[in-house]
Amino acid sequence: MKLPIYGPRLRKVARKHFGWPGLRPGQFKPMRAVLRRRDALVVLPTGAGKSAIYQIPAVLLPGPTVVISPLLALQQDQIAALNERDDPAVRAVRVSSAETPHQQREAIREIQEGRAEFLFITPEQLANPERLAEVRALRPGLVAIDEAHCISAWGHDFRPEYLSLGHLIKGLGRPPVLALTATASPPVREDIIARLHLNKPEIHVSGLDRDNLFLEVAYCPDEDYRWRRLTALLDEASRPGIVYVATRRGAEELAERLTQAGYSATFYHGGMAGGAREQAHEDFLADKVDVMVATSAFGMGIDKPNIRWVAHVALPDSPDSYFQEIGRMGRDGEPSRALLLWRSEDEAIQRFFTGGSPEVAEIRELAAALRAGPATKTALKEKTGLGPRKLGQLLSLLEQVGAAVAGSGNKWTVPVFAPLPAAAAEAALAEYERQQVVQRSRTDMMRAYAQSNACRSQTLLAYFGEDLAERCGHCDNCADGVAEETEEETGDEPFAVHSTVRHAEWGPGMVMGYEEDRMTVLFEEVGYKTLSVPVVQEHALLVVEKKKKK
DNA sequence: CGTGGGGCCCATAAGGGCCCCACGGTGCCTTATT
Repeated sequence: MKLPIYGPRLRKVARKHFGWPGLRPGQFKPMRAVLRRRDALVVLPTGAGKSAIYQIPAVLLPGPTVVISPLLALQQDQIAALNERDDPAVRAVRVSSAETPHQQREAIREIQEGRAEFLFITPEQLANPERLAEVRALRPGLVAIDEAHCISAWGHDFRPEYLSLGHLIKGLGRPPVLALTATASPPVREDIIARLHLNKPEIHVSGLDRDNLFLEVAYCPDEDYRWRRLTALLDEASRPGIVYVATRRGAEELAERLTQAGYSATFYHGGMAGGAREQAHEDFLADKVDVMVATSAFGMGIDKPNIRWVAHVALPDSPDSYFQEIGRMGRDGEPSRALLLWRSEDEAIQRFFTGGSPEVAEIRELAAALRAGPATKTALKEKTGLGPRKLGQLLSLLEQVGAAVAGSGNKWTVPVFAPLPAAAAEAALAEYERQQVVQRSRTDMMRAYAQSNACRSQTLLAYFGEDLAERCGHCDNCADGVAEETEEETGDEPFAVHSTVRHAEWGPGMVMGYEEDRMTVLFEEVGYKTLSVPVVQEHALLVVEKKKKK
């Protein structure tokens, strides 16, 4: 039997159609999975050539490639990069609200006639049944989900269409699916796989430990101290860099203060008018400004190789977000610094953001309204008086507890064995609260990272389910020798890292790591918990769990 | 949950202290109006 040889073909396409001399580490295996028409999930940090993983195989596979990507600005950049080649084999088009109906028709026609290979689109577009049918008719050979962590980060409330991607891809005729992201902790991976309905996906994780990044944390008792630490960094480090803050106003005020103090700074957040926002982004990319003060709006798809440091004047909501944000620096491989300047007060705003619960009554009313027969979101909105975002959120919760299902013609119905409205509302609320608890536990893990005396890279990578055998040597705790002492203090490890255990109250969970006499366990129902190893042993709190049944 | 701004109090006047309240992230999309 002749085995297909993929390497030479992939390298040839890389050279001929993209002008790349060869493949980079971490690219080959997932590309091979795509060519074998396997579903795959790829976790590869920024700058390691994630896009190439779908772009190169796409040229070899029959049919166009649908690229699902979250931000129009990001799509724009990616399309421009592809079209620079002026090669129909890699030409990209887009269908979005930024195109006129005429432009949209033309884009579809280009794909139909083989004049373009890549169709960039948002989940929201695909949620429109007419659009879905139109794209299905193109007979795509591959679906690539860029920034796949958005499914988990945004799908549950902010952009609910992300949660429907599994159904939508089925509606496209279910070609192979490739999900790509720079970060995904184990529960996020599970979420992506479940939501996209990936079929026995190959999972490729690589390059999480980036040794040109120096990780430091400083606890700041007050704002004054924090300001001094920040300006000290600005004075020492080369430019440019990013300062992350928690609020829009905070971004504007800090940029102003830095400017007053003589630094070249500007700000960026989601509340700015389109033009100003674009301008700030461009100025930073073109090195016209040294310091970008921004909320989490700034970052995805920032393709700038020479970012020398990332400072947080805030506590990020999770290690997931933190890793994303610091991952944007040092793409050129040069030394870069991540400095987390945090105060315990910073946690308040994160708690606020993950606060608030829907009312049982409104969920019940929605569940009851669904029983009146298939209805579109618009019809449900009128019937229940819920706002569009709230409606999307509640529908997705009801879907998750089996009390709602998206049917044909964009209409929602009740599945055959659905619980009654009262029970459905209770279950939906419980599901919502479970998600909140898990999210809060992520913030707990972020604080644990900030307070850790162990090697920062080991701590962070353990969170992502990766085992770093040696201390990294590129973090503050390694540099001051604290990490070494901490490692010595770590005694018994009664359960293997990554083994599954069970707690009487919290159910099954996975051991993520040990530090000093504490252990971190990720529970399916309650998220991350830090437990004292002596207490666990003394009271036999955890038992080894048999293989998970699915 | 914490911060910051507005308003009030006191009463040598000015500014310090106090309470109360609003506010706080991430982006698609559509539609009406200039």
